[in-house]
Amino acid sequence: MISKACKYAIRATIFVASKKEEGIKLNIKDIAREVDAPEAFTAKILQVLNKTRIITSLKGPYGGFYIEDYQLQQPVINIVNALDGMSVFQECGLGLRQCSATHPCPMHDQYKIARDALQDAFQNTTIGQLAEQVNEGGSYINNLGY
Amino acid sequence: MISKACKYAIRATIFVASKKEEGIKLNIKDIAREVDAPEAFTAKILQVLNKTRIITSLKGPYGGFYIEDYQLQQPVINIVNALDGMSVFQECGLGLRQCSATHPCPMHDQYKIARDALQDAFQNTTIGQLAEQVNEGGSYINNLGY
DNA sequence: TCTATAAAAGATAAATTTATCTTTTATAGA
DNA sequence: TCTATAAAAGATAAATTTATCTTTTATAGA
Ligand code: FES
Ligand code: FES
Repeated sequence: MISKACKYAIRATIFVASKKEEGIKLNIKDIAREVDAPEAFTAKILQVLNKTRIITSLKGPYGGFYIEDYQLQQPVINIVNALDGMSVFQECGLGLRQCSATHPCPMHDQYKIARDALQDAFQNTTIGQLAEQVNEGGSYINNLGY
Repeated sequence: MISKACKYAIRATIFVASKKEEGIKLNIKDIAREVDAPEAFTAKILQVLNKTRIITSLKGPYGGFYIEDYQLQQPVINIVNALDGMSVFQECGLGLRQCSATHPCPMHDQYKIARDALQDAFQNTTIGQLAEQVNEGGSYINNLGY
């Protein structure tokens, strides 16, 4: 569906967002531990998130990752786009070179419904909303408690 | 979403199904050419499809691949299951070890809607229905005509 | 039985994704 | 300025998926 890197990215972003109120910066190690992702891979992913302005980073002592107000308002689809691109929301479900209503594959109608539902899910949810949910304790971004 | 192998598999199965009325057996080369997939890779995929009884094969002269009546009634999800397994319909959208309503990720509700829509699409469509659509000329299983 | 044909099986190889490790750059505070 | 710290950048490596090539097996018809 979406890549592993992208899933780590979303969880990491939610974690950083969920700590905004505390006004602290988070380092790679803490983020990787919290979201249960490999540390070095997480570092690479955080680079992308910073470069695409999903979150913000500062080097050096007292540095780390944090999120700014405008970034909380971004839809989660921006993270998907940063890591995987938008192709999952546009591709033909049966692998034709392009999805098109005028040259459709035989599953086009049914597949498009699901694909659009997926896009809506990521488009209509903001990073801030997800962080709030986590802070309220109703949902989780790691596998602890199993 | 689903693997490339699985997309080739679905297109190949639809092609074989669409030729059922002609009562002929199709060989690997013809199938690969029609669905615009690499020939050797298609051969591997057809092996799986035969082994999982999605289609039927016969070795030797006058051999090849064909589909039987009961196989036309199978839902497309059986092909997905044969190639990729069912995990795409069960996995957490944010990569938690397991999707669960009692230990949900913050996107669980929205994601589940899309994931279930995808499952419905593959579950409620049979191979025969797709083949019929192609035979009626309303949809396509290759990239010709671009 | 022999021959030709076509899929099955098995061994590799190429490409992509996931993951790790080392070196460089930026920056705060002493 | 110097030192320590933390991310960025770059070079590899491991794992998985996609793809190819060779050998074996099954089978129809001569
Ligand atoms: S053409 Fe296949 S999903 Fe649109
Ligand atoms: S827990 Fe993440 S989708 Fe269900």
